[in-house]
Amino acid sequence: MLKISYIKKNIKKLIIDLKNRRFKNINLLNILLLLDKNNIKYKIKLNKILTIINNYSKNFNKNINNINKILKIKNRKKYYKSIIKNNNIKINKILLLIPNILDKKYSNKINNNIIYKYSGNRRENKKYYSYIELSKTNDIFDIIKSSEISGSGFMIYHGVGLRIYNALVKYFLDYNNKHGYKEYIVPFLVNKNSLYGTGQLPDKNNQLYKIYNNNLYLIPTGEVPLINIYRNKIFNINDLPIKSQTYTNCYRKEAGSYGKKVRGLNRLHEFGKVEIIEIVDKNRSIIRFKYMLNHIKNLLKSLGLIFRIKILSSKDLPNTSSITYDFEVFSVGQKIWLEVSSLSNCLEYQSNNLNIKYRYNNKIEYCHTLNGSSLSLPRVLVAIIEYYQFEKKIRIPKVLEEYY
RNA sequence: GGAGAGAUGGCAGAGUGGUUUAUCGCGACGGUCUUGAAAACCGUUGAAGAAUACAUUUUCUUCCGGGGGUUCAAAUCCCUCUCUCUCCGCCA
Repeated sequence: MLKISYIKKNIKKLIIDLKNRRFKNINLLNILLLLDKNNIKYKIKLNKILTIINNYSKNFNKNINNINKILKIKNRKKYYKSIIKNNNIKINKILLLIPNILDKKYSNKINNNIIYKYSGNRRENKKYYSYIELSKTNDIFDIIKSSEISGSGFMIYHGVGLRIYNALVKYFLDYNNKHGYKEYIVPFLVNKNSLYGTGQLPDKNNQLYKIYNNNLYLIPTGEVPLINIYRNKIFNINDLPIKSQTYTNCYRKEAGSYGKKVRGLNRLHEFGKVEIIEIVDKNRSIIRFKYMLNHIKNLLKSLGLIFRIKILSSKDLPNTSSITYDFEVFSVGQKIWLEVSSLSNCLEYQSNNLNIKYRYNNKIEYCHTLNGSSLSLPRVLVAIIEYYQFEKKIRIPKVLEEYY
């Protein structure tokens, strides 16, 4: 979340940003400022009372006679404290709902502009079958059995499909590792605090699976545990950027999704994803963001697939993000674009919650956090199966051969 | 699941109701010495909020795992929650 002090300083920009995001309750800002003003008023009153009590205690032996006066004051202390506490609860609730400020690119209107397009490395001009069609003659997956076991939105992989899937995981991890992203295996179940920390709560509450008997949630993305590793950490600026990656399953309810485009492998409740994150100092966050953009772009290029990069319009941005690029591969069999990565710069929004800081010239600043997929598995699998098909058989990209 | 111990600043670690304004140490920063560095010696040392003043001052308050309570006064006593460690039990 944003800090209240930050909001007060940047209130004009924030109002414009919220309008660009089509944020419904801009009035919340007024309530917030009012609560804060009120709170400061009572904090001053409380401070005065505490000073009196402290002074009295210091000279306790000298003035035993005035004790009744102090006892009266103590009641007011309790009263002010409760007001301040209630205000703080209200303020925090509102702060959690206020989205991040926008990158300056959004000062002009942006409507999901495509900023880059790659047309793939093959030109064979033939009929492309969809991955579902191909699965009839190839050993790829079993959606009938998986829905018997778990319902729709789950998948069983086997045969060629499984081998490509595994090869992709290893290739992605290797590729990221070669570029300095340290790999972690992290928990797939996390507590509430972690989700508030990275901003999935309260915003995405209805998309999360909750384990009710012990208050844990299935992670919607590896970003959650991966960034939470660095909670309450103060880095030396020379140790930044921190670069990490993790391969996890991701769990999403996908409430409200329906139709042909979201069937089968296109949209699952449970899917594998390799996630990369960087924790950086604020002066390098733009540069690191560009680096990650290129990193993912080159990874997709190496697979030879048709893909494009979009800058998300301000009204589609996640609350935590100040700027987001989506990477979409083209499914040549279905003739649709599939999102396989989403790269965001969260600035201080997450590190405010998680208390991730760095030391620089004896000053302590909040880090910026960046995250992106590198990459999401089922959709890349679809794109590869369809794009590399040859007479209803499946081939694989060259880069995957050593992993296959 | 049973029993016990614990959580203190960047790290380490004292402190069981009142000079605690949180000791000492390490680290970090500054200085002296030096051609430079090291060593040695000297000094400084966290976070948040507010008032006041403004080329940057003075003052107040809060923070010892989280929350609540007792007291004129709480790191210290009480309640509660979370987490960690040790032993036992159970089980991959």
